[in-house]
Amino acid sequence: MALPYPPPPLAVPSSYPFHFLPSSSDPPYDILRTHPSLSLLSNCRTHQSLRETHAQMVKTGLHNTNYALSKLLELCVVSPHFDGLPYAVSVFETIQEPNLLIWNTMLRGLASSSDLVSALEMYVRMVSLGHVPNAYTFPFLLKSCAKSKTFEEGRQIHAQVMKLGCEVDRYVHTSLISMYARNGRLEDARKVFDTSSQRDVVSCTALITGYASRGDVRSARKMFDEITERDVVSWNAMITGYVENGGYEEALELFKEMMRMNVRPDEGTLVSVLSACAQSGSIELGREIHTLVDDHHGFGSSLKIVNAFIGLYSKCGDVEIASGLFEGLSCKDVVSWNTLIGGYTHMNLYKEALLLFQEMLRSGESPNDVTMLSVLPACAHLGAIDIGRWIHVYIDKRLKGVTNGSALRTSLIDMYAKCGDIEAAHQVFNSMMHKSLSSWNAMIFGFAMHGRANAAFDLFSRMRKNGIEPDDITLVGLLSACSHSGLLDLGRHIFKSVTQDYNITPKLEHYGCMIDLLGHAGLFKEAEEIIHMMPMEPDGVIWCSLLKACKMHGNLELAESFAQKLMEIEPENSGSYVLLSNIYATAGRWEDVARIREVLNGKGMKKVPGCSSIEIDSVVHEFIIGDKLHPQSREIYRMLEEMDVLLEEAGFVPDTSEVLQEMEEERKEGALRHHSEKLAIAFGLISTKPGTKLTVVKNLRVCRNCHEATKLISKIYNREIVARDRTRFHHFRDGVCSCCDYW
DNA sequence: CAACTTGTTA
Repeated sequence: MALPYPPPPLAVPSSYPFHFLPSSSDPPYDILRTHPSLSLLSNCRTHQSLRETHAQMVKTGLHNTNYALSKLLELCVVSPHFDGLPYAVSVFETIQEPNLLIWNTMLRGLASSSDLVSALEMYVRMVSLGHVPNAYTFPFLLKSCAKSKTFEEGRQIHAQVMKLGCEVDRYVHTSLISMYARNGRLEDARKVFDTSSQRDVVSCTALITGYASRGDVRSARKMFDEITERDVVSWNAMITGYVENGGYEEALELFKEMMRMNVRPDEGTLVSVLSACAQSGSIELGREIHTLVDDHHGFGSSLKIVNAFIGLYSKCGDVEIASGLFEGLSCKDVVSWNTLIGGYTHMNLYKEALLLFQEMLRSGESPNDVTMLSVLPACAHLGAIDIGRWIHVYIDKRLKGVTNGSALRTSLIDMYAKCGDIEAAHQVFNSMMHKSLSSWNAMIFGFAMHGRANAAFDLFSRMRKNGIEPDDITLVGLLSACSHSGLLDLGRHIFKSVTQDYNITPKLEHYGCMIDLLGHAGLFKEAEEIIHMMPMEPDGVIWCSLLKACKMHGNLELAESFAQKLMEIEPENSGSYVLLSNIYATAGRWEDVARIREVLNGKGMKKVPGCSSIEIDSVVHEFIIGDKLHPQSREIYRMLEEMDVLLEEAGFVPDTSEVLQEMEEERKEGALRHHSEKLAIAFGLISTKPGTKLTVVKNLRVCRNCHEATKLISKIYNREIVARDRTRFHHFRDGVCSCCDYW
């Protein structure tokens, strides 16, 4: 997976090759309107044909008329066939005296590109050149504000609207409502709504959307019921409103009611309903709609609907069909790419997601904020920090001022933290102007994961000083910080304050952290008291953490009962069997080990293989235990031998008790030596310059043995080694680990 | 010219 790094220089919009004479006044309108070159414009479906038609215009002198130019720009800006905005901008910059229509057209283009800063700059430029905005100007500008969720700018635009008396315009009025509604300012939206006696469907629909996105489905429904003449879009808005709030049943019910009332569904309806199916897992209804669409409505060629189907199948587990639909598209748009990438991420197919992302870049499609929001979690899971850094640079350069700036940065924090670079995560966090609660949470979790409980708590007090109320997730973050660092008393204190100080009902995760802390400390009684006290059933994670605690404290009896529970809840999870068998092995009870192994084999369950990966030069290399598949396998094993010699010289004695099977000591050592993380480290050592930090990601937890070995390796080779296991990070440096052997 | 489709943190 090689990405150009550092990212290629940004492509400057191709500069326009012609010189323009200052445009005086346009020739008579009738001549222009019927000019053959202009009728060619509407047939342009590609960038190339657009350029050709533009050349024609230059030949015939049309390029010196504002009328023809406005038509050209309009086409660039609204064409669904290609992204003509960069071309529009470069043409625009050459126009000597753009008229209001041209300014408005540019604003129209920028409004749909979700680049608020450019739109505002364009508006300021226009006004400072003495142009007076009209009723066509504001809807575009307000749409920009609505899309980028910037209420302050929106309010200033509102003031301008009032100054010019434009608020009586129907379109401006609706745009204002929509802007406030989309910013979550429903009271302001409602105020604007009430200033007019005209209750047109469009305004009502804007309010429905606003109420719904705030989670107030009841007000949305009330609004919906008040509309006397519903059109398709208002039905769609209500359906979408239900979908957004998890009311899939209601959404599908409303869809059926709509069909009964003979309202013909349009593209938007199907997209909303399919999204409801995708998110609720109603693959059956989705398939029905698929048949319906294919048979009657002739929507088969609609890109939006095909995209919706890709979303449906990829989220409901039929990735094959989804990618088939995707491949079958002759013309993919950015949403098609995003949907499938998001589907892969949703199905935990992270490698596929990254590969598709790279294919997207090669295809020339420009990723947007949504793309990055789907790709970054994949990087985070795989530890693909080079790609993550590339994306970071891309965001800073290309996605400046974009709608989801805060969400993007939060996702970056998470990516850096999970890829082992907690400093980079912290830097992103500190650079954020508007920190959302999610960004604070992501940072707290990052510190917790890295065993830096102090930093997590410092951050929490900083957050409180900033007047931000923590939510349930914040407190899970703090508790997990305690549990990763073994801070039992602090954990108890926080756990109490969840209900007492913050008035939050503890969820399973809060109990889980507390139980983990108690188990770790060997306080099994107290842990079991919590289990009895909590209002819900413990999940597999809780039993598993108790089982691990039993292993630490050598409590065989309890281990058996916890393992029993775990097997009841998650009979498919081979991990519980392996863990229990390891506990028996530690106690030397080999008959029990053999018995467990038989059960495992009998059920046809496979042990989840330990898998470690390391990213070298933007390529993620994966290793499984004893794996010889890597092209440089021979060098890797030679390195392993060298490492073992040096380890032995340093006095390292492998602890062989954790191996699943009972076998001769020598073979056991062999199996341990080839644990996947060691292969990854060996590969890292031979593939990087001396002194380079190595970062390894493992799907399971590190075993004691590898942990000890890695500590020594960091000293022997003078390398900082960062290892992420299933739950947390270990920073090995100079023979010690940041976890202080507590994990 | 406005209202309805892709998405992030635990």
